[in-house]
Amino acid sequence: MNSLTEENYLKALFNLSGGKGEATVNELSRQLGIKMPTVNSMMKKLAEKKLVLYQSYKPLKLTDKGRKEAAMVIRKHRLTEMFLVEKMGFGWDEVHQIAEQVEHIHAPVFFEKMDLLLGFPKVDPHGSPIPDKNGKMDWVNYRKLSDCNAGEAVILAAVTHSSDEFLKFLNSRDLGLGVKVKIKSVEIFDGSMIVSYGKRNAEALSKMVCENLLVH
Amino acid sequence: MNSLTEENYLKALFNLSGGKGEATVNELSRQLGIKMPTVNSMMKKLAEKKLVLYQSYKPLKLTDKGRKEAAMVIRKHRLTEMFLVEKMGFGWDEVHQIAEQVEHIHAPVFFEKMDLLLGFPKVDPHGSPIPDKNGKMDWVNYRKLSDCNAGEAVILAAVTHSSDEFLKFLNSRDLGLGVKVKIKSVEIFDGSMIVSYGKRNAEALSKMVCENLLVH
DNA sequence: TTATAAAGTTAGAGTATCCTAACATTAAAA
DNA sequence: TTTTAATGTTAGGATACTCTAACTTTATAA
Repeated sequence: MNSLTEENYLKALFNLSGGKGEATVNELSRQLGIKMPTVNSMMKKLAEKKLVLYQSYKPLKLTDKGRKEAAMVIRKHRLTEMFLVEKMGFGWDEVHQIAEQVEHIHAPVFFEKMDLLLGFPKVDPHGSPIPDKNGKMDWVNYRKLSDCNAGEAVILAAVTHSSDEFLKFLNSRDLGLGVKVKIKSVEIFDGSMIVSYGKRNAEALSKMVCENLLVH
Repeated sequence: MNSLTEENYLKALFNLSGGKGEATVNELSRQLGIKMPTVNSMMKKLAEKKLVLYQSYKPLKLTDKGRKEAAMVIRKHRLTEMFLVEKMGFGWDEVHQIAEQVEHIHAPVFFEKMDLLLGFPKVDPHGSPIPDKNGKMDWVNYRKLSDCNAGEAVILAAVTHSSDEFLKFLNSRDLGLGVKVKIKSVEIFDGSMIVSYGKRNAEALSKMVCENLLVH
């Protein structure tokens, strides 16, 4: 059984090593807000537990076991977020902090019940995929809004990170998942976009915002 | 902000000091399964935080502050149990272990939402009162079933402790809160009772069981 | 009332998690 | 290619929570 602390390291490593399957001590350190030497020794500890592949001065990788255990924490986090939104009436900008705590609860039936009551959802309220009980996660091929072109019409499918401020900003512009957005123009010099959707006819979105919105 | 560990000490002390308002280091030690010297030093720490009144070789008391903080943990525990039973479909024998973990979540909105969705319940699934937001708890004057006499008809209102085995035993006999029980006879030599309720006409309940059932 | 048992306390040590300071290696730049 | 900057590692120490062993105080009983 992993400690709460270990679970947080595994989760962070899982999230960081998304693409290439590896991450550095430095990245993990910044992600967790924990100093490098501390991260370093925790990596050795997790390597002893066969959760992480550790070699001096080499990037970190999760073992299959480590990846699965990380995925289960993420599964619990995302099921919780979905439950909070769908069954308890919270907004998508309120659930991250709560789920951050609930994800560490050791009670399989609790999360299986959520899963059942929710009808086995595939994504969380931010559009992120929910790993299944075996730790498998469907990665759908979303595009960044910022990679789309003027004239296209796309549907918001996910946000890449779920910080309070970003979600509140989206709320304030009536932007939520499933919203159909038409790209009216793209500014060359700063990458910002003018888009229309719902009742809004000419909303400006900065490059930063467009990079954090995933569409299909 | 109290740590999870501190919260467990406060809760245990609250529960133990029910009647006379005090408890001993030894009792707390046995309740928590933690050795006396450890309890002793934690009591000094909590005394520094003005949560406990500590004097060498004297019984322990909670301060008003300590009592309130303990009550909030118990409130979270009992609201959680109620939510798990009423809104998620768990049995009353399944919720204690889960609530034991959920009670330590720091997110007032989470528990306020439960409270709201439940319609501000006054008791948990085991009949124990839920402290209000100020830590106030209505102690209703229940009687032990074992203190009742042959011929009386009473209604089960609470169980004094919610161990898995005890609750499963009650389930197996169709005994739940709200059940109207008639006492047909009381055995003098061992304190056991013959009772009737629902479709059962002559069920024997040991003294032990009768002492753990509260009625009105 | 003194002897003994129970409860409470102190001292010292171990594990988990974190830190800073100093040193080593690798990667980047001159 | 040598220097420098960034990253990684080791060493040693701090805090929170736990323990055992030994000692003190209080309560019980002879």
